[in-house]
Amino acid sequence: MPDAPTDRPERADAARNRRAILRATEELLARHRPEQISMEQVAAAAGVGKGTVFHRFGSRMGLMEALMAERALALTEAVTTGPPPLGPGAPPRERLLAFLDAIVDVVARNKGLMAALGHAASTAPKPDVDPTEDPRTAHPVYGFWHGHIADLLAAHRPGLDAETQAHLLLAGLQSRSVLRLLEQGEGERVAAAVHTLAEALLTAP
Amino acid sequence: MPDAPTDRPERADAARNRRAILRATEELLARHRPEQISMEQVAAAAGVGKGTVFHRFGSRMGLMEALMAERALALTEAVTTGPPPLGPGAPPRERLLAFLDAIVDVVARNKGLMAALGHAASTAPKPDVDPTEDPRTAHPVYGFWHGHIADLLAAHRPGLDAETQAHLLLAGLQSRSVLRLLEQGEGERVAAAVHTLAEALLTAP
DNA sequence: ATCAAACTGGACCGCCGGTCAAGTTGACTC
DNA sequence: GAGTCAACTTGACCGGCGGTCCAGTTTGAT
Repeated sequence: MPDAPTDRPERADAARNRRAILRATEELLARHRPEQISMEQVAAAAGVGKGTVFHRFGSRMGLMEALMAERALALTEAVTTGPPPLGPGAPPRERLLAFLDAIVDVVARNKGLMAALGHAASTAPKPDVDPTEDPRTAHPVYGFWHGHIADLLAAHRPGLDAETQAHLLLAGLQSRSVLRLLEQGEGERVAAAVHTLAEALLTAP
Repeated sequence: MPDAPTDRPERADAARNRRAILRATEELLARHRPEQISMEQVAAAAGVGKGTVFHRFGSRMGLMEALMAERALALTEAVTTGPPPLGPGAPPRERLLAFLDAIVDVVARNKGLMAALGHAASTAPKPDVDPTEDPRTAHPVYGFWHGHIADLLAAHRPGLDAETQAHLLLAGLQSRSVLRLLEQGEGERVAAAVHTLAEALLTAP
């Protein structure tokens, strides 16, 4: 629905600024360590005021999430509507292995962003609202990945605690150590290890 | 070497304050979310000046590491000099499973601290010094755990990329999602899942 | 009693995430 | 083209934090 005249899509300058901010964030992320990128820097690099950044993305966390969602979009589409083995149609085992490979790939190409995301849960502006917050609300991309893995695991081996196993498999990609391996160009090694681990889980009793 | 008269062990008041600071940190960690505990609060709760905290521990990260090392000491000793299956003597497979159980236990009893540790790599005071920093230097407790797991894995299944697999197995314990499971009292579930995963890895091709 | 080194504490610095009120601009109507 | 108004932009501002610094205090050996 590109042209819906009634429901206020987005003003032209707003869209331009949103893109500029995301681009600037990408660029900073590529050049500097994520924890030393400030929102002021992002704003300056994008050529907008700091207030604009917060107006558009709400918080540091929101900005990182938006960027991550953009980066993960292709994978999301490949999984939901693309051809096998990633998309629907292939047997769960092959879909899972292909999906894990794809995730390692996305993460490897966005290590800085992953690190920044893991680092963005600071200085909570929320007054309270925190009875161990909802797993699905936090970080939509993670929610989608986790749900997909859990579904495939459950389909292939019903006896498993698929939810927890999915968390364990995904955990590697948030871990500092593994992110560091990826930074050192050991992406293939990590992919192979994840592969081995998943296959073991799918095969063994 | 508890009494070495020549090498300046530690002054009495310094030792007293160090303990007070660690105690205060524990207490704050137990009552508040880790990301909203400031060093000033720690100092105030310990009844010392902020300067003292930084003098003793160098930085937020150093404080958290020291506390973690203290909490992990019992496990370290059990592994190096205790009775099987944790200590030396049992076959690698049993040692590994016992060790993983023990780690989940330690982590479950120190979730706040784990979260704080993961969160402490901010505002790096280092001027530069950062060609993808040394894996072993960062967080001694992690280094020990990782090394032990890798050794046991390698002993039981020489074909494996034990280093990477050890990182993947440990990653779960730094992940927000799994930490949240532990907070919700699902410790047994996590332990069982880790167990299953490790057994699969040890058993399968 | 003396003294140097170790230790202490809190004022101070620079910076950061986030807010807000006032001004600006784009889109739509007539 | 003029008018209208809500969406949007902005940067000064706020509270607070991590970390530094050094004048003053304490310790323990001599």
